[in-house]
Amino acid sequence: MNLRELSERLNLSQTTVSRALNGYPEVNEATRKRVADAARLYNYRPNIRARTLATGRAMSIGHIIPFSKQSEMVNIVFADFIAGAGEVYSTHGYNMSLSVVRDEDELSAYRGVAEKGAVDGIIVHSPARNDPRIAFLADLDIPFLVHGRASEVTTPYSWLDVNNTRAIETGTQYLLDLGHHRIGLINGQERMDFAQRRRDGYLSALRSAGIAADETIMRSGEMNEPYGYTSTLDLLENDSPPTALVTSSIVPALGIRRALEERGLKMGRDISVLCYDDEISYLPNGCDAPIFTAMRSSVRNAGRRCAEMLIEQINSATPELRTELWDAELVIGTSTGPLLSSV
Amino acid sequence: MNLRELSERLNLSQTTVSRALNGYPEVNEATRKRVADAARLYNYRPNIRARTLATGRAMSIGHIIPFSKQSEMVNIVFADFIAGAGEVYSTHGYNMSLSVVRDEDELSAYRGVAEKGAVDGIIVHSPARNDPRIAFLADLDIPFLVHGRASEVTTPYSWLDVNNTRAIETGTQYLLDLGHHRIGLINGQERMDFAQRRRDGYLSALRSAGIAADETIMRSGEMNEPYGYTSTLDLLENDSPPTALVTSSIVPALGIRRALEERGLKMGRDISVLCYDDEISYLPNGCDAPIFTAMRSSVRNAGRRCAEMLIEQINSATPELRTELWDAELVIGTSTGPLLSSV
DNA sequence: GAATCACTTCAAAGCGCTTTGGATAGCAGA
DNA sequence: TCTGCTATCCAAAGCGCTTTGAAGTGATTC
Repeated sequence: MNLRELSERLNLSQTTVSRALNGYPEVNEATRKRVADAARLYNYRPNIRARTLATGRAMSIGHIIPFSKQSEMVNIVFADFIAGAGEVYSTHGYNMSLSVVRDEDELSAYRGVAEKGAVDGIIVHSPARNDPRIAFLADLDIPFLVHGRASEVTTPYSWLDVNNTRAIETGTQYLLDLGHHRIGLINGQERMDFAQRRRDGYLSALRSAGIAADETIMRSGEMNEPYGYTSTLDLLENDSPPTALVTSSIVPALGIRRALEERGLKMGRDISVLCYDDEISYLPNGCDAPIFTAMRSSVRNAGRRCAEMLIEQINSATPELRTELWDAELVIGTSTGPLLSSV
Repeated sequence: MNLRELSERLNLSQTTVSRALNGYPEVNEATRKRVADAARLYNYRPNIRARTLATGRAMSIGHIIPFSKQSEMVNIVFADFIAGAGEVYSTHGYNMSLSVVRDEDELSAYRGVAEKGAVDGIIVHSPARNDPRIAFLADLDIPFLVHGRASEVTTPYSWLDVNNTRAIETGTQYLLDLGHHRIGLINGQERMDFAQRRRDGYLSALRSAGIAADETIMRSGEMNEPYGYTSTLDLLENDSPPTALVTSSIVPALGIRRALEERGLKMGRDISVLCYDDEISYLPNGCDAPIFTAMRSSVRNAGRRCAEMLIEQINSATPELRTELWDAELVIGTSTGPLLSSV
């Protein structure tokens, strides 16, 4: 059943039927009701492809998920971000178009998705420090918004980011205040912008405390549980092992916890651990009280807000760019404690 | 630049240009080259909306992600499944259309997405035992495939599932063989089909060992880390605490580990833990050797295969249904060991 | 020289909607 | 009676592509 058939059965024009169904004012209420009843009766649903062609709007937002054959790893925060964004999309009548593309194909995938009408806007995930995607999308002249930032990119663009530098600076400072001066860093991959900024924050806190950075207790890598585990074991072998650790996510923190427990060290007493907590839904940081002392910011909320900002940008007549910088919140758990002189 | 403009510049018909670009044989090679060059020069990209309207194919697969306001939790395996499926889609020229919809809206979202042309097929996630979506989609007459099964549904449908019953039966049997006879179950939500089947497998193994099931050491709930933790603490308070635990995912298993370590119990010696391992990319079960003894099946591979099966079904002239039942593999880790008489 | 054929190319008809620019009718006001 | 207005409704023109059915061109065959 399409619009033409429906209008024929009703002895009305397609115009009137279309307007009746879409809530336009210039149609008699009695007619509207008649149309609505018939639409229900014949189980009529407008064809979305035709509608988007006619309106010029896809009502769809593209997300392109890079996927590298080597790592095979999905971004930890991806699912929760998507869930948050998806929620907002559905309340605004949008849906989400995901493309999982290999690293090397990513730019062409953007082109394919973006150039002509498949989506009305794009969200860029996990920007690297000098991310080529940003200039590329700006060229394509399609609204887009970056979750995170790309420090080395000069093209202006819309973004939402957490102040990663300040977050980790604050966290590191907290450990310094507890008396720790030998603090290890178990960071994400530092080609990623967020990881670089977190490293900056860590270094900055050390510097202002007059402590020289020591590369032998700093790690950078893909944030899974074994990475946290092996890095920790490794750091504990150091000639002068750290008394506190800072890590980029709750996932490696779980690995840290495993390593420490295996070595018989108690978190918060023998060694302090501070992590960044994205509030991943299935790995909450404890139920009532937090377990890990953490810098916390909800990635789900970030997804929600990114979606809102992008939709605003799409719908605004003058598409000025939007940026938003959030601060992570320090929450105190049981994984940190003052430096004991005995250690 | 659209097809008409491009064809005007080339002094060719739209037909010829379209055919040249889409690789049809009835076009002179010299012409084809001329068209291809011009397309590149003017940066021409076909409008996807128009194309899908004309061809009747959306080249897109829908995934509908239920989202309940209470739980806010994303399915643990979602990201990896999506990554696997997305890989296959992109090699076949499809993309993925995700809708995150509230539980109560889900059926209407299917209708909206499916009824008319937004997608060529649908993947159903996390089926419940008597899932209304299946009959609904069958009615809509659109190809769809269920990841998992719905025991109580009588409508025939395509699915790919792991033999959850056998998996957990095998796992439980392994614990029984180690001498355990007091085995707790920390299951997923049993309104979900997979959780129900796992419960069945657990019960079946106990039954064949002549052991009566004891509801006081069986739990069902949403699989996050604190759920594993609190359930374990709870089970340890039992008058006759279990000497072994079976759990539905590596995520609650992490909570179990935390609880046990907090109680000073060593996994594999004082208490045995067996989990189901979906091979989630950022929570691998150890690096080289497995940590948890587990029933293992890759959800990413499941995503890949579901995508393949659905695409086959979409493209086949006679859309017969496809089903596939996989077996999980028992891997032995360090989290299990023989029952010590002392405990 | 006419007929046949392969090879190219094209005009035009969709696909199913939205939206523009009237048309028509009824009614009040002049 | 005529005008102007409002409330309804409609015909037709897109949106930008694919695809059908046909036509033009040489070359080949009879």
